[in-house]
Amino acid sequence: MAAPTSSKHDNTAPAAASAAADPSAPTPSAGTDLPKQYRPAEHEARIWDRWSAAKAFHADPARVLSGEARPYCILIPPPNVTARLHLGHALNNSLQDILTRAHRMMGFETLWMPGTDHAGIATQAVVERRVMQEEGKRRTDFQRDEFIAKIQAFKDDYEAQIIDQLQKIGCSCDWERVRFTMDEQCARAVREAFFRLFKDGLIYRGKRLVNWDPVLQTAVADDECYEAEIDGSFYYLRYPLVRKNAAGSHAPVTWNELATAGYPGADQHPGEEPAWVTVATTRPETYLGDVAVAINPHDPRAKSLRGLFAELPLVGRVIPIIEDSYVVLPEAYARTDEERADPKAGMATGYLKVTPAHDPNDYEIGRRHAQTIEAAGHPVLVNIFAPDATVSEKHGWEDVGDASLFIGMSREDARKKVVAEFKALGLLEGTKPHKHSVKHSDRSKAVIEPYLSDQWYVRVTDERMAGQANRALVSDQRTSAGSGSQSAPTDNRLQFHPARYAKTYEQWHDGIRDWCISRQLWWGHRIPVWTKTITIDATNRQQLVNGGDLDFLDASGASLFAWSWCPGETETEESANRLVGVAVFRHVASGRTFIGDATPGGPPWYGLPELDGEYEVAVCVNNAPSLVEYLEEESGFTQDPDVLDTWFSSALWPLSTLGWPESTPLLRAFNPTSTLCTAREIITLWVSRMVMFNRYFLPANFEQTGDAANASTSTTDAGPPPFRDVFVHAVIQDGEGRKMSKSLGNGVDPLDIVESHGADALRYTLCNMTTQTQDVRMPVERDPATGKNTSPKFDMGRNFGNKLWNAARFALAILGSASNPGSAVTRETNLSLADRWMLSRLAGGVQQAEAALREYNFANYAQTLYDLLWRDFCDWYLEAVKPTARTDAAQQAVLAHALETILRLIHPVMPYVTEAIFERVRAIETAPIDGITLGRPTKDGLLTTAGWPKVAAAWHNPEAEAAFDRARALITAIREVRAQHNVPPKRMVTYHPAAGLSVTDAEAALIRTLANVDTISNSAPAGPSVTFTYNAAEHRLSNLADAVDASAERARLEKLIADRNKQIKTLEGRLANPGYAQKAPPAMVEETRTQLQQAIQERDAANEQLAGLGA
RNA sequence: GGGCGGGUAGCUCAGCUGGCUAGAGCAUUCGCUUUACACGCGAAGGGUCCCGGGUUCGAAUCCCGGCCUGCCCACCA
Repeated sequence: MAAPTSSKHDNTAPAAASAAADPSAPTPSAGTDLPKQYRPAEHEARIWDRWSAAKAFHADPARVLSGEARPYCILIPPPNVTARLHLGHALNNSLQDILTRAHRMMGFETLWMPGTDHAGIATQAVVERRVMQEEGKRRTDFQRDEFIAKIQAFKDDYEAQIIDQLQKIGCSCDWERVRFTMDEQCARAVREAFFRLFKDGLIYRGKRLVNWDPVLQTAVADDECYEAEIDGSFYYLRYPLVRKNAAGSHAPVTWNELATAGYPGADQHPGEEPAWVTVATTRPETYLGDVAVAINPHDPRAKSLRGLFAELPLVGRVIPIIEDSYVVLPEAYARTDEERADPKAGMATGYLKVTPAHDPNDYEIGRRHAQTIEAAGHPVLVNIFAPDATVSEKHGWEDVGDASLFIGMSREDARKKVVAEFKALGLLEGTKPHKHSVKHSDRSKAVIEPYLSDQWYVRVTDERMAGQANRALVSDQRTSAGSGSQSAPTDNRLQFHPARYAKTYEQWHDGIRDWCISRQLWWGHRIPVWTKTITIDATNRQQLVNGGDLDFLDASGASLFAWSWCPGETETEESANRLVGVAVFRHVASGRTFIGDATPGGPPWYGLPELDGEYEVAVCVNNAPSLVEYLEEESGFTQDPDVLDTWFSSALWPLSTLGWPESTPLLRAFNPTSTLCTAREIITLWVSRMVMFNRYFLPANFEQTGDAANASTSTTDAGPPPFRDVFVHAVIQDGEGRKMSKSLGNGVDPLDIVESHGADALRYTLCNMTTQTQDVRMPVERDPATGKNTSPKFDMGRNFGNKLWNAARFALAILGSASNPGSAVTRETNLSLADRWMLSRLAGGVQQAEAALREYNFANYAQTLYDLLWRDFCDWYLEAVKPTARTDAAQQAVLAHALETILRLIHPVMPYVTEAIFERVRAIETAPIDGITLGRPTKDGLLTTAGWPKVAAAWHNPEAEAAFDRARALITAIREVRAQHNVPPKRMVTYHPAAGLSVTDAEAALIRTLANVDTISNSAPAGPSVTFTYNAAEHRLSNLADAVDASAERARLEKLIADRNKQIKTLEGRLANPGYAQKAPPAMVEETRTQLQQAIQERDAANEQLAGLGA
């Protein structure tokens, strides 16, 4: 494991021994030799080395499987190897580390699995850009292997940087288990998963419309696109109407005929023959691929057009008029206000050109009307573009006709030319300017072309996928899909925090579409499918049925490769386990196969005995190099050139990192994992898919048996979701609410903060910011000295760490000189009020911290620590015990236990400074305290593996807290008077309690120490004095100064009177309300009366004093 | 178009299963070289809780409407 100081990652090399790592090294006994400031740089690397040497973060599945320890596991969301980590990663990983460290201390066998993601398209694009800049070469100037090697080198570099960053931040991952989504273990899981899905009919190949990037010439996912507003136009194109006659020829249609058929407004076109329909489009060039014109069945014109066709100008294709309710009615025919309000209604003509090969909606319409369209004599899908988005007749367009003049043109040129041609033909009805947003590719910035292309899909619409993903939700987060009065089915096993994100997750599955998993890239997992086109006829059919020349035997004669020409067919368990290859046939000539690929819910069926003609055989191979060799070298098969979508391997992360498909101890011990920490944009892309895959690939009883080998995917009973909790944290923005990004220059490198403030400060500040909202803002400033971005917010974390350091320094100075530990402290021990109060606060603090962590309320956790350490321990407890701590053994025990409890509570968020302090604290010996268990260090004297503090509820002490609060309020009141009168801090004053009020000894001790009072006197002051009001009684201070400053006193009293008057008015108003006394709880009314009485008393007293001053 | 957030002190944020004089950190002002800490200590000032209605004895908190702002998803003839 590498120390954070090293920039190189090496997860196998033993850590260098350092002096500090030796637990037997002499430990300084007191804190007095410590510097006044905690300097992170002096400790972090050294402490990291100690953790490494002790293998403190290494998880042992055996302890879980033997029942010795309960498991706690977090899988890191693997960062992309495209760039160094930013502040968002620092937040994400700090939170994971807090959870990890807390659970490790609580005694769970804790695994935080680290790793990185190959990030397919993103990484390839970054490297392509870099190679272009540095060498002036394109990807295609290299061999595939050559270029992949370049990406690999880039990945190695950034992976090392990322791991270095994570380690310097203090992430307590199991660094001996670093995974990479493309390493051999993950690759094996990918092939296995692909194979099983393929075999089960959940992976299929089909021609589909994808977002095509014509520059990169690859399909890109929706999330790899962005929308940009462009100024375009609506073009209104006329298509002449024709009628087919019996001979198969066609003839123009006249307006007269339409009028006769009842077409409204047909008489508006005298002499304008032949009749036409007008379509509106923003993309006139796609008319070349039109296969129908659609009209809404409720359009009054529809009826009279039945049986008619339109003829595409130049192309000459005769296309049917079809009726589909998808078409928006034009304003004139809208039936309801809602329809009229549709913005499209204003633009629409009521006729929609249908271009299934180039528009996703038209694709769906084409599916619905495939029969009608094909009956008209042409395929449903007419693809008019080459992969570079130039007009081409070579990719699925045959009836070019007179449209050959467009061939070879770019989309943009073709658009102009089409418009010009329509105009020349008198068929351009008009144009209207139109602003609309257009999809662009993130990577190349090119306009996305919906493009017909061969792609691999996962049938996530299957109940076994999306259905089981939703079913995993806990019942109170499951809302949709409950049919009738039935609530939605649920397995009660997956919970989102905050709960609202369950809705995002659920709705995503409700509207999910099949997942396109192929990418035309080089960087990624190759699709494990080998294809070859063969002709099947009567001669070889029987051979194939018998296994034919594809039947492959291993050396022992056992069949390694079995046909499964019916994917989804149930095999026996035995044959399924032996299966290393599965083949699917696709009829090359049949266009219908591509569009209507399956009966709903079922896999495509190809009855082998009926096969006849040219087929593409696709063989999916599962981890069988010998079969690959056979296919490639003896049978002439070639591997699919595409790679898988990055998210395919990410979706397997909970499986692959733990060793699946092997039934490893790690998998059995830690899957399902405990918590997934992530950002919300990834709920659909990643969380959903991990759940689907984990549930699909692990057997239903996995949680009980922990046995992945018995996985049976033929059942609808699903395995466990891969985690119990999904915590979705806020996104960090800059001070203006913008995303942090390189291009905006508002990014902050976490290591810059580690350098300037220390890792603990970074972590604490981020933790403190993590509320339950969606976004948090981090104002960014450029440090003029270093030129690096930073934020003043991190000072808070640094200050907090420093406070802890100094509190410990002080406590150690006291405790280090103690000699007699004394006997155990119990509830019978005579403790000071401050001690009893502190123990009570500790009991409460532990409880609050645990609750905050349990609820993933990180800001509350940080705030609890802050208040406990700074407000309670430092401001009040340490100040209170200063006079007595050196001599009171029981108090020393409380002091030591308080410090150590707080240290342990803070350790998960500030691991370095707490560990550094612990090096000294652990040497302190005091009496034990009954009911406080700190747990002893278990590994090399490290805090990081030491126990989580337990403070018995018996130490919770409301009376002590109330008494302490009273004293504290009085002290604050005295301090206020002192400040008002500019009494020097060191000056000891005399306090005269209000008449009839007795101060307990315990309170008196606190007042003396904390308010610099030397005498508490029940007699009237002899010299000059001031009166102050506290708790509705008048108290006096004397000895403030030689003379009392009357003007300060007057100012103070005037303000007090004003405040009280305001308060009196409010309270009187409340009581004057007749409903209040009647309806509010009596105790509350009583309280209000008391408050009013007190306020009046205090005001009157102040008035009196003011009058006295005036004299 | 559907969904989800946010709008509270100059800034960043708590509080919002209704009821303490609406809080914290930073910033500001005043006073402190108090022997743990000036990355500190003590004190102070600072708020139409976005706007308008409603429910209620009582609203920052609940309901309705509006304005501003951010994110996710879908769609775009």
